Amino acid sequence: MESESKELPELTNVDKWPKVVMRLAPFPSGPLHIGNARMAVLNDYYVKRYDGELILVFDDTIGSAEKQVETEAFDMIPEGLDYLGVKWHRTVYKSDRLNIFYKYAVDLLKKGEAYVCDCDAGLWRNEHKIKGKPCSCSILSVDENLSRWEMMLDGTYPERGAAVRLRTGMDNPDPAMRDHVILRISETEHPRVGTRYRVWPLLEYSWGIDDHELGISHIIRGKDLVKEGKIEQHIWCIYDWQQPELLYYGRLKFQDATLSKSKSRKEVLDGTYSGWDDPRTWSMQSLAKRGIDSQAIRKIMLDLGLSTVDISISMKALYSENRKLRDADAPRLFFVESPTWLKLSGVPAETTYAEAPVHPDFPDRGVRKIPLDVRDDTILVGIQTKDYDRFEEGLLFRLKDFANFKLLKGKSPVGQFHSHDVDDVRATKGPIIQWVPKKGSVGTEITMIDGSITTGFAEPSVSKLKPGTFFQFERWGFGCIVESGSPMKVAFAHK
RNA sequence: GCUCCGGUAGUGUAGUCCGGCCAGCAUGGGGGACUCUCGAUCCCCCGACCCGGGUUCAAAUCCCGGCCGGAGCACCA
Repeated sequence: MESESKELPELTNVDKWPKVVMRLAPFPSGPLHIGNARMAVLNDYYVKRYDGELILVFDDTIGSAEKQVETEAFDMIPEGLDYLGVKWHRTVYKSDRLNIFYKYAVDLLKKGEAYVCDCDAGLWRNEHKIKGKPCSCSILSVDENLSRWEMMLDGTYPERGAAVRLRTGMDNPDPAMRDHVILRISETEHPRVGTRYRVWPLLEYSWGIDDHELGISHIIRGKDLVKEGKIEQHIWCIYDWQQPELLYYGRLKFQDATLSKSKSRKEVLDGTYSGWDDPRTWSMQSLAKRGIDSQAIRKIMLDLGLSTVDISISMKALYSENRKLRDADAPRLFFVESPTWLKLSGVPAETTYAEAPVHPDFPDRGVRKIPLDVRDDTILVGIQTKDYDRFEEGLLFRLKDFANFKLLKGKSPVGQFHSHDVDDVRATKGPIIQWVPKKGSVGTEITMIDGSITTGFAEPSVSKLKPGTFFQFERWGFGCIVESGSPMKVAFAHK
């Protein structure tokens, strides 16, 4: 068992099952995003804890106009799970199981537990569901229902022309529980099975059958699915199946990010986002690209526990965890955003490079050399305009790990060499800032979290680092190299 | 409107079933030490039991009544 995070409560009735079997049921409309990670991590946690089995079930029923199956998701979701360290034992596609759902549909019709309703959906809602009055379809004979069922399958009924309703009771006090539709007609083409089927199950029905068929013992999911759970229980009761344990957690929102798969899908398709790994999608792919350690995500998700309250957390918590995990391994670098070029004069002629530690906490990792091209006692270096602007004329400041200079703002920005000793600048409480030499620095493009690009220059030693390297730009923030070269491309991680 | 769920510092969470150690932890904010970063590390501080009754020697915890918040009520998932 991984020693991650706090101890979550025990699962109930574990001993009543041969083993703990749980499932991940993402709808394949896009990659997993950070909100989906909670579902994946919680299920994975418990399966590992009880040495059980985890099944990845693509919930790829036909969906709707707003929720469409995205073919790429069949690959991107497993990729995201791998990143998260989620281990699953087998993969199942709902779209391969239509015959099972049909078999039970016929059986339910024969038992009188369901009926085929050809009422208009809107009319039924207003005249029957809200008022709690059954419609005339509900008193049909079994034979009539079966023949209507055939008409659904063979195309006699058009889309929305008829649907199968589960007889949960029109007198149920909960309006959500009144004779819900469990199968309906859709002629939308499915990316995996094409137009082979025109009758598709709804989530609650397919799971009512499949949770049993797949031997699921425990289900953990969002509380937006409690109604679906009740409908499942109704089905389990009809067949007298052992009831899986149901566990719900509340909605998770992020204060500093809006998560919407459908919006992301639109922006990715029309090119507003750079792809499914654009930081604005908050996909697992995008977080990996930024150098977020998946253990940080796991820790955050597990710390939330199984509370049913809706919560709103800040990404700062995630970043804090990531820093804890990765700071020690992140080499330090200088990066100057929109530089002001300073002409430094009086630089000792023998100066050829500056040395800065790779990591201040680990001197044994050595130093990075920053070459200095001194000509006629002068050299050109860049400092952040942001720094330059707030500095006053005559200020003694230090170029970190190099030397101290006195600032002379004039027609052109100039720095006059003062000394090498850090203590000189400490004595005057002067600022110590990062810098880059004009010669040899690498043009850098940083993709920020909002998708915008920040440009600047990174010190020459970055060219030795490989893509995928997680680093810290001193006084600036953490990031990950996406592409080396010029310009070098970097994904911003966090402060 | 109906059904269900829930309210602990700014945020998140532990404790609630089986009342009792100054309500713990993390994050955040503030301050200090250290470091040649605004990072890390170390120390200190700030800050909460929704409200009102009741039971009790003792209530975040049990009971009653309010108030507030959320989810569901699709031929979506």
